Amino acid sequence: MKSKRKYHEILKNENLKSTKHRHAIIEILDNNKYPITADDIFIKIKEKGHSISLSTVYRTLDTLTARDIVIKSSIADKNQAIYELNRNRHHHYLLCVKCRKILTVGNCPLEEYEKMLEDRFGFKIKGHNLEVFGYCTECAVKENL
Amino acid sequence: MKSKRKYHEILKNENLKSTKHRHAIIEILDNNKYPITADDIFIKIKEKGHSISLSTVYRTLDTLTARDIVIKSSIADKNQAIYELNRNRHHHYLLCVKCRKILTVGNCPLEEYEKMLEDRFGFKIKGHNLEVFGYCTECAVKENL
DNA sequence: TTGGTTGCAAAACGTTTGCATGTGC
DNA sequence: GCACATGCAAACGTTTTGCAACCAA
Repeated sequence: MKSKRKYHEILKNENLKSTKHRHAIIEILDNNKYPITADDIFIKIKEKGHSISLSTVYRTLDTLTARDIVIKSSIADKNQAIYELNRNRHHHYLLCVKCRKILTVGNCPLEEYEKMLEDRFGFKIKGHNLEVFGYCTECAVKENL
Repeated sequence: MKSKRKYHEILKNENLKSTKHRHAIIEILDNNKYPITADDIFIKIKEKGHSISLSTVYRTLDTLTARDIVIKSSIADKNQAIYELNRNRHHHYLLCVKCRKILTVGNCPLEEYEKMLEDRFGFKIKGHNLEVFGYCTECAVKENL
């Protein structure tokens, strides 16, 4: 199985042991287009008929986040963290406020803006988060927008 | 006292009763350049020697957020909400990752980007959140950056 | 073998809620 | 007076942690 080897590599590169839970979690993140919560991951693993503890999910996500394998974020006024695989591409979220779908979009318009902020505020800028929200095509139709 | 009347107006316009707690909370938000947590507000009120319940702070913030008097948001991987007065200007956050200072900056470079997203993804865009993070001048000096 | 990983239960944390009491209008 | 605002304590949902058992290397 190709991806199994891939996950093993990812872990080995960071001196982390290869365990079935870690593989399962990375696999789920890898197969998910959208960022998901720890609980989503927990449920998906249970659905596959495997047993795991929620604290293992959290601990694994923490470990992977600390090594930049996973990106942890949170959305606007929701107080629940979401996780996604760090695919080393800079991207942003596009959120549907109705159906809660989360798209990830690749373009970034902010380089110049960051330069301006560095000049103006004397900040040494390391990165940014951007979420754009609105209605997706389907929901816009349903809402007559 | 001028600002007292101002806070009274704000509340009256939304058919909300003027109470000393609501005034206190709005005043704190008004005097704060940076967004703060519910607990920060709670502590500040206590420090002034007044008594208040934390749940009142939360309830008031919810009420004010529902009327767009206050803006509720959350930052990256922190799972705690922050609140600020809605000054009806579009703005973004500039965060220092070291000292945790949060500046609010007024310029927005995203109008064209949003148009592009609407075209490309068929989204009907309603708004966005942007946080830029890095080291503020003082911390950049301390860290030799 | 051994140190990192896991499960479990309990704790911690931010936030919300039910209910009785208090207060602005 | 009445509807709404508040305090308190308890409930809630998410996340973290202590400890003993387990397992990859």
